[in-house]
Amino acid sequence: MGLREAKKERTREALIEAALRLFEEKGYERTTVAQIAAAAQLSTRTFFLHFPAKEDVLLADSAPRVELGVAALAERRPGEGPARALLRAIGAMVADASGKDLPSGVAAARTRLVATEPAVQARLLQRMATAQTALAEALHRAYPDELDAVSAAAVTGAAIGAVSSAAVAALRQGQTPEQVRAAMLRAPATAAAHLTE
Amino acid sequence: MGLREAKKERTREALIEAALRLFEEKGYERTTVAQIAAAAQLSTRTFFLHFPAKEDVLLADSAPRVELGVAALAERRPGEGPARALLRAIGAMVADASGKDLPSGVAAARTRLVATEPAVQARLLQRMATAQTALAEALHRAYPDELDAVSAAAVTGAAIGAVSSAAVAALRQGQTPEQVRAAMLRAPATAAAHLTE
DNA sequence: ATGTATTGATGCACTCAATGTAGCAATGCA
DNA sequence: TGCATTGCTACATTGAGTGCATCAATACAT
Repeated sequence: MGLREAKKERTREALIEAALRLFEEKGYERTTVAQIAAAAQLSTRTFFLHFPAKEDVLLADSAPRVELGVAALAERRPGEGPARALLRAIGAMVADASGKDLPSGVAAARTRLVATEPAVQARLLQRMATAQTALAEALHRAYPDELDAVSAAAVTGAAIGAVSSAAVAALRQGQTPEQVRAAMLRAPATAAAHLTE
Repeated sequence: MGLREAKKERTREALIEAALRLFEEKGYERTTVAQIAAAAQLSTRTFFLHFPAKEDVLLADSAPRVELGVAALAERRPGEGPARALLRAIGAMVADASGKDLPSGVAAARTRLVATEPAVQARLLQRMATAQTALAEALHRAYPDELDAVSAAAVTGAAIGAVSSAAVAALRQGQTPEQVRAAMLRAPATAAAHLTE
């Protein structure tokens, strides 16, 4: 990596760090982008050079995760049905998400902010929606004979809906990250069992 | 209804109508709130007296729909399991949604805008998320012995995820409203069947 | 009917997120 | 060393959204 990219990466991380610190101190709404930039010794304009919107400073690393899932679906294994493939893809994404241990309470702080701030929540939901349609299309491509486009969407929506909804519920109950992860992995089976009865 | 409320309702509808017309003419982004208010012969400030944000002028009537679903769940029928109850609730909400025939292409225009404009989409997703947790909690309350909170969330998330995802997919394929409705009602069963296999 | 309290609409001033543009300076590369 | 790239900056501007004081019409009580 050249010196240029390295510097760019450093300013990006300086912005993220400053933002998280200020959000903790004064709350999300009460922190302005100008203040974040100033705390990182940068101009306001620079912030928007790195992030399309204020919310995105909190959702910095979700794009690559989606490609991981799509890739997992593309690599269709012999004898593996669509459901198993989808669950494997979701499992890979969940593992990737819980794999990166951020320093101390950063992850917790981020979770709290996502849960609390409507603007951040909205942006995350939007990203999940596009990710979901990408996964559904990948699933349809991998199993064109077994699943038409609408069915693929239904299955994908159900699986992801179960997982994310279970995650939120588990988090609300104050469960540990490990318990939350377990609940997410259990969710599709639980949901399917009840829905077919 | 008093004269006061009637007038308020009329200005509200004038705003909605003006907004939809302008959005059609010039596009969502290129229409400002000031222009909407002016077209309805009202002040900009008045717009925000009726809608918390620009997007909400397009999502004017979704709150009551949720209460419909929650009510359907509260009214627990003897011998009816949680899955059936949930599907009944969703069915009621879908029926209510497709029941109100808005004049001519208004519904279509709204669907198109929701599908196209990220800001509107984000707000809708946010509303659906809160609706979903409300439904999950109602389901948990109705069946406290069969479903713990996390399982209730998983089932609800799966069902709603399947329905909405199928709806989006069907709409993308240019299916007729009737076909879309059918796809939505089929979705949970389809998803469950594949996920349990 | 008259006085009083609500309340919907307005104007004004303001904050803040976000964008366009042009310029500067450090880096990469020939 | 010279040239192109590009990350950062300053400045100006738009548009969403809020707080506040005010006006006028409606509701309501006596």
